[in-house]
Amino acid sequence: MAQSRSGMLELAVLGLLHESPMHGYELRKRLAGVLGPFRAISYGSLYPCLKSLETAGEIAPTASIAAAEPAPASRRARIVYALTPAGKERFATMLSDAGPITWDDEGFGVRFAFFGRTDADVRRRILEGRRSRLEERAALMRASLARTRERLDTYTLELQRHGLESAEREVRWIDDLLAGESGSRESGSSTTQPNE
Amino acid sequence: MAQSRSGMLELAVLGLLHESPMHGYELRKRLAGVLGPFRAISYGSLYPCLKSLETAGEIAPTASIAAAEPAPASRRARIVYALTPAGKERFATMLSDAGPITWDDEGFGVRFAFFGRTDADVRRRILEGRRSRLEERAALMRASLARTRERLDTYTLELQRHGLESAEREVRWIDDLLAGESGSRESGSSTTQPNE
DNA sequence: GTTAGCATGTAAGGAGTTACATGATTTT
DNA sequence: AAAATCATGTAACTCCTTACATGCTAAC
Repeated sequence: MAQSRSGMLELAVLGLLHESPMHGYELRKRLAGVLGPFRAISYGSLYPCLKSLETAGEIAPTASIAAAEPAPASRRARIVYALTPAGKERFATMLSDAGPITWDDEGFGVRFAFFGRTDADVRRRILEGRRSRLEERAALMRASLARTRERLDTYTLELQRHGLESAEREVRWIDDLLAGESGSRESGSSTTQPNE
Repeated sequence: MAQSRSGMLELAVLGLLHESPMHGYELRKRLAGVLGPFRAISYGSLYPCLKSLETAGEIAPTASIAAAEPAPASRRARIVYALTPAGKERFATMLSDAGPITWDDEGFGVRFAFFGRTDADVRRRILEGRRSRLEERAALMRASLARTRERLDTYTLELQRHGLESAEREVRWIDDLLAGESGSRESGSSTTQPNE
């Protein structure tokens, strides 16, 4: 029905609004922290996405008349959105299915950003999925490096060497995280830590 | 004039055809090696790009009647493209201007893949540009880690720690490359190594 | 003779960007 | 009152993908 629905932006928006209601302008700034310090989203992407989420009934504008506001009187219109029950449900659903988009660099980063609210077993699945994806990459690069006789100049070789090392390092990092997961058992959904 | 002209795909195609004439199907396979082992381009992107390069007069189909062919008689049509003089010029131009797109992950990888044919001074500029881009990132992440009191949960913290480490490692890698560049002075354009 | 792999293409659409248009509020 | 910053939005365009349509050759 709605227009620009899919992918990571939607998940990121729902995730941030899950923490607290916000308007678009602020959302964009916070989004940079979720999608990576670099890689900020543009308003031309964000506002249509908000519209579409509103149409879908997953978020709704609040009058912003709430308490806890330091009484800034009235700036401009400033539409503060909050998650609806349907939106909360959808966020939970998205968090619990560890789809294949979850393994790539972009997707993993976003999913990881909301690990605090993700169930321990889903966390495991995502980490393991990411791990095997990295192993795949590493295997490809190892194979490519093995048949060195291929006319690979020094630079291509160096790039692959560095790429392989990076992948191997990330695998070890994930292994550490997985080890940590086994150690302290926290659900993440029930044991929500204070977040504001 | 033409339709899908710009960006890395075009550069990658010109670069590969600079090595030897090829048809689209094979080009796609080799492209995977340039854009990264993962991240293969689709035909829906590649063929329109070839058409547009042909229209622009930068590549031209050859009859494929050349020697060196193991005489596979005639498969299907199979359009073998080669760089025209204009195409060679354009490739050289693209290689020599170290535009800002060159610094991001994607662009750097492609540019790096053709370092063998890039002039030493342009190589330096690209490496230094990439380096400062990475330092920027690292600085952002260091700053974010410094104000740890921010409600960052364990996972976000871990992600930033790992990200910072990766960036720092790549900086060191680039420093090594730059050191190597100072050591052995090769032009890359004139001292073309055997490539087929 | 049918399946598998080589080979070329097109149409529709998804996910994002830039550039523009608008307007309120705060600071200088 | 001008400039900066906060704030929302739209239109056009880019670059890429998926899904489809076509056809040729080799192997089973």
